[in-house]
Amino acid sequence: MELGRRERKKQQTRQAISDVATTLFLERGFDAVTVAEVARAADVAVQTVFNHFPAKEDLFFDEPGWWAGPARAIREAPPPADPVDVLEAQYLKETRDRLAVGHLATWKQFVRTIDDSPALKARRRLNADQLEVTLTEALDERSPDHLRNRLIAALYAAAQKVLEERLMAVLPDEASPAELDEAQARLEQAIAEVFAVLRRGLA
Amino acid sequence: MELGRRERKKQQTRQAISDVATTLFLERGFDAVTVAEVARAADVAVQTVFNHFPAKEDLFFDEPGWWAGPARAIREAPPPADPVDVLEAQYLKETRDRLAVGHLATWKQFVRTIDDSPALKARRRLNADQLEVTLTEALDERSPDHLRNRLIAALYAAAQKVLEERLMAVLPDEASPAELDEAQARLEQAIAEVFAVLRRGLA
DNA sequence: TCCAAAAATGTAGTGACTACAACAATGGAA
DNA sequence: TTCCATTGTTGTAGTCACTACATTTTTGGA
Repeated sequence: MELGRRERKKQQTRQAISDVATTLFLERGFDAVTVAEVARAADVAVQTVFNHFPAKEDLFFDEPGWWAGPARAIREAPPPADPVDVLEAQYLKETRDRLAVGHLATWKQFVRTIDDSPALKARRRLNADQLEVTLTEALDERSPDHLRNRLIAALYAAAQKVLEERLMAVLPDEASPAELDEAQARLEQAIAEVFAVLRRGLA
Repeated sequence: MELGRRERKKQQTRQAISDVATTLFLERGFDAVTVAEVARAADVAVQTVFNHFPAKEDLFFDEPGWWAGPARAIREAPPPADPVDVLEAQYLKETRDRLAVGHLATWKQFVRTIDDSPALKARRRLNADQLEVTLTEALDERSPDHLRNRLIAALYAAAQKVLEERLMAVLPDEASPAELDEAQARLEQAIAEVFAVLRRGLA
């Protein structure tokens, strides 16, 4: 889709605001930064911020798709595949992306910022809820047992929550490659255990 | 514990505010009622409302203890009991209380009010989160496998969420005793199925 | 009857967010 | 190039939840 100069400038403004906001939030914490400060730092009017982002939290959670991953994975998987297998593979892939070189520190910084802010934690719960809804819809497309599908989605969300806590607890901020490998192995062990519980339960 | 007249009057004020607020919220919806209106209706200053309740949502969720039930049940159960059995029995008991004569309509009204309000839904998610934390603590007291305990708590919360949706979907607002019995049977069937999944998975 | 603690009130302010009107930049048509 | 309609941006004014704090009222006890 061709974007005219007008639309390009709009996206540019939006991106500038989002970048400035993210920097400020990571530096000083979400709750300690006001929208007015973000606007001032981005050199736009407060109204302009709200023209692009419906709520302050959207300045932080500005990467769409995170929460759509599991539903997409289910839709793209061949019909005979077991949903739990698909979801485990999807989760494993996402986790490995996060642990890729250089990404880990950034990731932990993001999560720590969330954990420090009641507002961001609330938004994360909302996102997880919406993930459950979209995942349930995707599952409903391939199997008629709605209660079971709903349960699978809820169990996946529960697994994700537990494993993210585990990731934060197990992985050091910075580590030698050897330490990191060892921590990653322990984490993947936990992933396997948790998904084994789901698989056994749903068998 | 003896309460002097002073403390009694304080609790009386608190209760009056809570009652008035609940009535208004159920009548007109949580978001449509301002704290100032609640204060006016209860004939107190706005400040007085906030002296008793830290946030507007606390005016609605004013019954403490319902979210502490599972943790208490675990602590009171004899050590050899399977946690999932204890939690299922606890959940079944709570559910039957809700379905007791006359309680059903009230309960559905409460849930509908929550579902109509983004703020109340957010608070419900927060409550569920805190339930998971306290339940994990209770489980940690009787078993050293923290990851497993954390997982049990998360799975219980997932089950609770799915089953509450089910309850709202399956139970009519008002029904003849026969219809209600039939609906209750279907609901308890769903409860058994969901907890069977947890039990099998965690076996 | 008087005093000190505690409950209730009033005032002033902050910060997210909305409604709305005015303004400015832009793309296209004449 | 000029003009106009669209659209992104801005400024103003206001609402609402919530906080800080000083003041007043109530109350239990000496």
